[in-house]
Amino acid sequence: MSRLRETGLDLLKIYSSSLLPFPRTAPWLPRGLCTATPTPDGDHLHGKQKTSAGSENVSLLENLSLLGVDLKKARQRQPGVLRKLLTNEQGVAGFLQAKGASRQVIAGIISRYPRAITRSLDHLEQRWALWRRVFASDSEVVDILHRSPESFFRSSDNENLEKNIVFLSSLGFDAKALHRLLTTAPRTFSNSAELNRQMVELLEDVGSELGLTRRSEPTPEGFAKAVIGRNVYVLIRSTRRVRRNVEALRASLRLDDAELLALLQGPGAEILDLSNEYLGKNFRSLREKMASLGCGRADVKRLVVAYPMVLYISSENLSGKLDALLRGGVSIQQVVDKPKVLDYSTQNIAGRIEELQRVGYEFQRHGIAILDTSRKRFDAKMLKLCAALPPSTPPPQEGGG
DNA sequence: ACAACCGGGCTCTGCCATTTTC
DNA sequence: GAAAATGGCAGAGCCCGGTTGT
Repeated sequence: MSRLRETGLDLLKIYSSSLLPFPRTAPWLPRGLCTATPTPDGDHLHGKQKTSAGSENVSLLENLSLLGVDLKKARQRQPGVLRKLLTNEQGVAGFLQAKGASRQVIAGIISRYPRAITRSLDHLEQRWALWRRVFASDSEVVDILHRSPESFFRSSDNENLEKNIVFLSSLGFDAKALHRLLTTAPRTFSNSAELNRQMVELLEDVGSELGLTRRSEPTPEGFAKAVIGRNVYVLIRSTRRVRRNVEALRASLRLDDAELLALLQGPGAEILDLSNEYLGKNFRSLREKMASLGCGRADVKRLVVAYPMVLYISSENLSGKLDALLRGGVSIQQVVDKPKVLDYSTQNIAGRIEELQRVGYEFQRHGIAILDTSRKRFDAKMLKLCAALPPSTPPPQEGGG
């Protein structure tokens, strides 16, 4: 069953709870890159008195400097670590180096999450092995650590980590989905398994409240999985936030159960992790903007249901996009009918409108679908439009001149 | 041939506050 | 009473193209 051998756990406990030295050395490091083993009575460490009340471990600071650690940053982040007498910077650095991390990456990791140097080698090896159950190579794990040292090091509970892997697998995520989940939101790993379970439970409850049952399609479990699959950030948000967003969407759009269900397990999942305030603010400003353009509640609902990501876009950005479209001769009703144009950047939209205007494209006659295509498809279309121009018309110039 | 539909890829940490542990 | 562990927060899009439908 458990891949964590008891002997390993016992050793971990011994190292973390006693003052035994960490056994391994990393030959490539300068000598003395581990704070000295304390003598049984703890006296005269590094020629100075026992650190008490706020004084830092000078030799530890020296070691960290040699590793290239940004002491200022480390001190600001976790000052207590710099006062510790027994640390394992040598072991940790050697371990990471053996996994393929460069000196700069290692320094960055320790600078941003100093507590990393309190982990024992046995602990690290266990934890690494658990991560490797999801990630195919050491370098993938190193990449994540480089990105987010905290995700790997914040918790020292390997048993909990294993529970998480088992739990997430049990939800029915295949290897690829699990990989995506943890690449994108590695903090999920260091959540307590209980916290992750609570979020899944919340989503299942929402599904049940919206009419799903054990025999429905999907089941509440399937619903929870769908939501998480569509928005992997959900698991690193609070249940309170997600619950409030669900309620806010239901209330502000006046959705019935079936509509809300479809929205949440579909594209609406993507906005569930927004902060409650941001979601509310964006909804209000969208409603106002739409109202100023003569659109009512029904139009807003249609737009949001078809394209919930509209609430993800900041109000300023969205305003700019809509203005660019309207200036170019697109009607707001066309945007409501084909909201995915809003997926593209303002710059992209404005640029395409300009190109189209040069060939006399009329949005009112031909629609705006052309704005919602990849660059390749758009260019192909442009070529045809140019070819169809009357010979007297000068060809459109490149580069917006 | 073209439009419409739809999902996928990229990617999200670094800090603060509170609770727990030692 | 400290450090460690843990929960929570703010921040804020864009683009591509395979497949299916007509």
